[in-house]
Amino acid sequence: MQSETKIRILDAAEILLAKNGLTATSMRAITEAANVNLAAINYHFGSKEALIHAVFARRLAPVNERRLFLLEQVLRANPKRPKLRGILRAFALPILEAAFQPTNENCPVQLGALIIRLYTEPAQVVERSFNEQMASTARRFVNALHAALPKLDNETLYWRTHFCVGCLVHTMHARPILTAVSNGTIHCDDAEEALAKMLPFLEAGLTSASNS
Amino acid sequence: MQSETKIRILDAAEILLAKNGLTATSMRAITEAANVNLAAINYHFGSKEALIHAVFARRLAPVNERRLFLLEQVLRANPKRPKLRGILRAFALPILEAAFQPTNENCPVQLGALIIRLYTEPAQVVERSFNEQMASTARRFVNALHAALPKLDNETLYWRTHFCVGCLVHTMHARPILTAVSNGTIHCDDAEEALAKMLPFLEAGLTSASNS
DNA sequence: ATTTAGTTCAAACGTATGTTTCATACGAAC
DNA sequence: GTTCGTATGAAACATACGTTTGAACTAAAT
Repeated sequence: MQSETKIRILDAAEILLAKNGLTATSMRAITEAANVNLAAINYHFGSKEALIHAVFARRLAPVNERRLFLLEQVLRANPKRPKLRGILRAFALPILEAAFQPTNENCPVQLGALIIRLYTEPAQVVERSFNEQMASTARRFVNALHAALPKLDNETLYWRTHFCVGCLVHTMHARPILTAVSNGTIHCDDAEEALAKMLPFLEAGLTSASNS
Repeated sequence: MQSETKIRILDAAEILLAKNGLTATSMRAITEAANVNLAAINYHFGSKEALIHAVFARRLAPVNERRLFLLEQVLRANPKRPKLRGILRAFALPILEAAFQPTNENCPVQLGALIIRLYTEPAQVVERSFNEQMASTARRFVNALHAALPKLDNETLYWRTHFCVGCLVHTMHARPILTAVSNGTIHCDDAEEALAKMLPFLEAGLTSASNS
């Protein structure tokens, strides 16, 4: 069973790691925010790096489980030619919901700001987390997209998948910028709303003629 | 006139800042890589933060100048209804070229890894850099897109602009991931090639029906 | 009541950080 | 040749870092 101290550390850590970055967040800041002793991180997790790994795993594992569950439903409905919209939805919805979940004691952080650390922090710190949590899921979705878009050559497919991930990641972590650029008119805080804006954009991009 | 020491510091700093992040890069690491004395950064720039600001300004100022120059050409050609493709090209090409410029002594860093720091590092460190270098340029382009896509409501326009920025930023800084996910088949190292893949995707996304 | 395993605590460890100091070296101007 | 503003150098400043230690505490088991 998870001790309460362990959970308090994870909760405090993910907020600070998301807000300030991995290297800029000190163990003293985490333990003070969690109201636990400084030594508790090393006692319960072994090291700062192991704590970071645990923070990512706790949030990303259920997201990717749900992604693959939804993907399987889409594939089962149309095994030969799965529906593009369904694949995109299966990929985006779980992580958007997790990212936009309102702050509370069970999910005290906006996930987007945490995810982006996987792409930007010094490789060695997050490589293990990224490979364990993201790589295999990504491959499954690329295969599904290939089945849904059989006319697309592999190279273009990879490029466009990459663009889709870019839209998704940027939307999750850079929402304040969307608000700022729109002069405060847009406050994005609902996963379904973001999805409704995103899916037509991605689907049109994926299906457009590749040489236009 | 820029002293040679100052330039050596800027060159070394941007490589390390891009690779390891802002807070994880120490002044000792920078000055050792630049072969200058530790005190040189504080002497020439005043502080580590001022150096970071100078690093961003040196690379982003010319990029945004060129963006606005290209945009003006596009607007002058069709003032009432500027061409969408031209606007997107004016926005993406200068920064992609800068990002994909091969390593040499004049541009020793891949810009993409540096840019992403503007979006991810603790706000207070980069806020000034972001506002000075990016905000006004972004507004000019949103206005141009509005002229090119008059049927699009403001909210959808802002969302889709946001998606475009996401594609662009992610493509610049996460190229290794594109290579990895494609099992090494794609090595993206040419701005025109990336642009050729990206523009149809973005244009189709921007012009798609907003309620499909 | 005593033992025991698990947990928390204050304090210290050694190292690294950004910054400052002050002496020295360099070149051009007079 | 001396002076003077600029630049560099080695060393120290105070602070912060991740980690380790060993004693104190807790609560269930004997």
